[in-house]
Amino acid sequence: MMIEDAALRLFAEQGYEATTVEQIAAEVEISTTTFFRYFPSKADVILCHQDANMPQLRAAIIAYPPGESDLTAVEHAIKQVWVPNADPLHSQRAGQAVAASVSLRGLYNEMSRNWLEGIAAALAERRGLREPDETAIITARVALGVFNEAVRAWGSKGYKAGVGTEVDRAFARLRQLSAEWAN
Amino acid sequence: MMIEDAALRLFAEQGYEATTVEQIAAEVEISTTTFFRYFPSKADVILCHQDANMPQLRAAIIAYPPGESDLTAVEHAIKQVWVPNADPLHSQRAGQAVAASVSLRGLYNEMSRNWLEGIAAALAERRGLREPDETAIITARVALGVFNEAVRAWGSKGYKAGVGTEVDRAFARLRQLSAEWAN
DNA sequence: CAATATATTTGCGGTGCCTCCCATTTTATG
DNA sequence: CATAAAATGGGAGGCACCGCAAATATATTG
Repeated sequence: MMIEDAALRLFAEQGYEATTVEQIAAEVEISTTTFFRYFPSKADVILCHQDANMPQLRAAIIAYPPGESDLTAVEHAIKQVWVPNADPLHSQRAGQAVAASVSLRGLYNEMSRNWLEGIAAALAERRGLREPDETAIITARVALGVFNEAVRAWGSKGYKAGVGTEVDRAFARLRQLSAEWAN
Repeated sequence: MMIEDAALRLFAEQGYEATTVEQIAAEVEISTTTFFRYFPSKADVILCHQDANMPQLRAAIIAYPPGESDLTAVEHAIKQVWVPNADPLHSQRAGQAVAASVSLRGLYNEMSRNWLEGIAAALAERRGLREPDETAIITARVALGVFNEAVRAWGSKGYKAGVGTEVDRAFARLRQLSAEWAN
């Protein structure tokens, strides 16, 4: 979409907060009214992208063989669905913008919350539950936390190489720590 | 503070979004300008509270005997510092408001991020590191996730009884799951 | 007590995000 | 070509928030 491209470019050039909706609209020669018809908010230009992966992610979790642990199911789903779809350039721009803007972080975390609920629900479904129990929720929270750390680490290395490596490392570290935590 | 009381009351009565700063200011007979002198933003009326616990939390983590695991140190610090200071009424009002408002959730998560960094830094310091390594960050993420789940569970039970019980349960569940995850 | 220095508070204008409504243009359809 | 449907634009307005300069209260002196 043209609006998205122009917006991301302006954000990269002059920062997210410093870019007004009016500027973005002018760049694509539309009115601000039309802008808000396509994106519910300025922040959504950056973030609405991510939600697209949720259905596949859910499906991958549900379809994962029930013999394995919940955590493994989530890890596998992320590697199968999210990792291949991750675009370094877009991730970098979005990552920078999110890091620099409070309100963007707000929306980003809002999205994470949706993921949390989606993952927890998928885990529940995988085990034949109506709604997520404590185990599902905690697993989802931990998995998401580890995943976020992997993305952060990826970013701190300049978004080079694949995210897959970072995801692998983060989950491996979690499993290693788990041995310490288990009672 | 009077402003805070009036604001929380209005939020509870008519919702967070539906309450304007002007109303709050009028209630305490000050101007909106003065309101923003005391609180950097409308959302901060609800959230600025929590940050007060951070220094003690950090101290408790650092002081915890190094023989125990990082996770235990965080768990103990939360139970020692946060749990006794938790006010059910305030938690309930704040919880409701946060659940109902996107922008409040934004600020709330922003706060969580500060906690994450604070806890990770404290864990690093406890082990004599300059800055947090992957282990510290992942532990902090997991611990915060579990803690948030405990607070959520507390809320879903009407903020009755102590949070302590919920915190205990959530961490116990994590340790149980850890046995499954360990490789 | 009076005069002066110092905070604190206030009003006001302005910006930016975002919403609602209605008129107008464009596009698709028969 | 006419008619319906969809996309667009403009304008008014609300709210959070900022910056500034005036006004008010408070404290400190002579």
